[in-house]
Amino acid sequence: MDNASPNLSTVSEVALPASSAIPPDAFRMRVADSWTTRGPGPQDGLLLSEADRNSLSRIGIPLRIPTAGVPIYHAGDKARDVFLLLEGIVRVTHLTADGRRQVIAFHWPGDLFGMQEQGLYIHDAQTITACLVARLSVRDLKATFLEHPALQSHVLIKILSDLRETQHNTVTRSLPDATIALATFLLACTQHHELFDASQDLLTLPMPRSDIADYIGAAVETISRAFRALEHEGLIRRITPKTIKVDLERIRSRCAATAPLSPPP
Amino acid sequence: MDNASPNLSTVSEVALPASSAIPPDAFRMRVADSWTTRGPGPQDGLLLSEADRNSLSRIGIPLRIPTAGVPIYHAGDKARDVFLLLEGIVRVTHLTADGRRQVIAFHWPGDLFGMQEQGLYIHDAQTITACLVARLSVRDLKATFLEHPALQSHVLIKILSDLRETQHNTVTRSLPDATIALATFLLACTQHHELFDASQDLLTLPMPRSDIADYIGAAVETISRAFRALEHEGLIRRITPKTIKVDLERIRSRCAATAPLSPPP
DNA sequence: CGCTGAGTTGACAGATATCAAGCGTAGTGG
DNA sequence: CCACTACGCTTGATATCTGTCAACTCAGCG
Repeated sequence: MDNASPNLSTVSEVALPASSAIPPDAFRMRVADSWTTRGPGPQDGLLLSEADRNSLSRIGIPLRIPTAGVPIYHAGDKARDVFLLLEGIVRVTHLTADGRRQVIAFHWPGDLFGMQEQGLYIHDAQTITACLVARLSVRDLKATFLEHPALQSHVLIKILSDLRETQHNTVTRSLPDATIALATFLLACTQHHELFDASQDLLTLPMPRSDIADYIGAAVETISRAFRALEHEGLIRRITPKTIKVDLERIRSRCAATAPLSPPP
Repeated sequence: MDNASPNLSTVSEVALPASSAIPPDAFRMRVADSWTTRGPGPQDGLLLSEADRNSLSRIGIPLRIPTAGVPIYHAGDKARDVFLLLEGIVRVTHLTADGRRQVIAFHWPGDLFGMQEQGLYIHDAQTITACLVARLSVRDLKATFLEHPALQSHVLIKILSDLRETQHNTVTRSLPDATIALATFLLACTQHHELFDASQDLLTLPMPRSDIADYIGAAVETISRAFRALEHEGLIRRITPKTIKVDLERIRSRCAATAPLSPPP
């Protein structure tokens, strides 16, 4: 519900295009099974072939963004590139005419972003943490698809995965109670080993409350109250606002009641 | 919010597999520009090449479903096929553990559906009207992709379009007032020439109120009240519950306030 | 003619958005 | 080094909207 933060800096100002190319091994593609495996392990990740990684390394221009809150592109900008996130976390948001903000997605290492329509970006993208991004020209990527059909298949599978995640989020957001919605969100966060220390059940949230609010579709105050409710129920303990000790089992059982799961095999 | 209707019949019982193959010209793929062109015309549609249409005609098994409310597949079923809708309207829904229902998407002629994860369908699909569906084995489709890379590109673009539509729906559903959400939904329906008679401004809604409710994420009663509100404001007139005279201009301006539009070029 | 189901309307309780204020931490400048 | 400030987060009070329960209308159908 917050407005966009004042754009103190743009990606072109703060980004440090590394002089050398990105090593092929840095490229990977995250594919999440949002619906079936809501289990413990973060066993996602789509292995790219060596040929695919080399292709991406050839056309990918490194973009290192050292700070949070840096816009990568804006809605309405001419869209010549898509981006493959290699390190860090990015949020994609959309502003409505009446000033409301919606977080469309959080992106993690291995995610593609840069959704466009008719040659224009339709959302805004900003860093949440320091990031390393591979900038891929759409023209080059299309050309690479022709030479390496397997890479195109991988991208297709990746987009399908994104569609599933978005659908999953749609179901989450329709939950009647913001508390459960938040619990579901936290559970999803524990799937990302960038955030979750499984040995201590410690979850580190990189994004501010307002991002969580705009992602779930609630007011910041509601999110805050939901945190308190979860803490009172003993499902979580707030060490700091961004560091949270979670009781995975109890969170899971709390979410099970309204889980959008298909019957397990 | 309704539960699934009792499955009086399954697709295997009522479908009439036409003896002959589907003529290649019947195949097309719908691609919608959800964000930029919220304009009048239904100028969507992705032309497939003759080779692509022939390929699809070769592997597509026709499925004619003469009635509404027939399940095509269920969540958890073994997923060997995807479906290309050629005629009619299909809804894809998801049931949560506590019995709530979410309409994930409505599908129109030219849409692909059959979302799967780890070899299982993750949603339910049912007909809303009589339908003609091309059943495509995933195995055959993958093989065809290798022979015809252009077809895979088209499918990739189609999935991107679906992702955009789902994101768009996410923004719509976050609207503060169900009345505006409904207006946005009706506006989207006027984009489908299957439903909208532009010469008389007459919109024919094929789906029951409960489907609209579960799509927008509101109760049936709320939808009913939203219809009344729109009628009192003079934006629509209900001829019958399913036949609605719409004032496109006024609906557009009503939606503009909260429209998730990027700045027009 | 009664039945059934979809759609509508009303009443009420409950959850959330909004407005407003207080709190804590981190960064800034003296 | 220590205030001071700014910002994110939290909490409280209140109005509003929505979900729920219930009743009613209407059309289609046996």
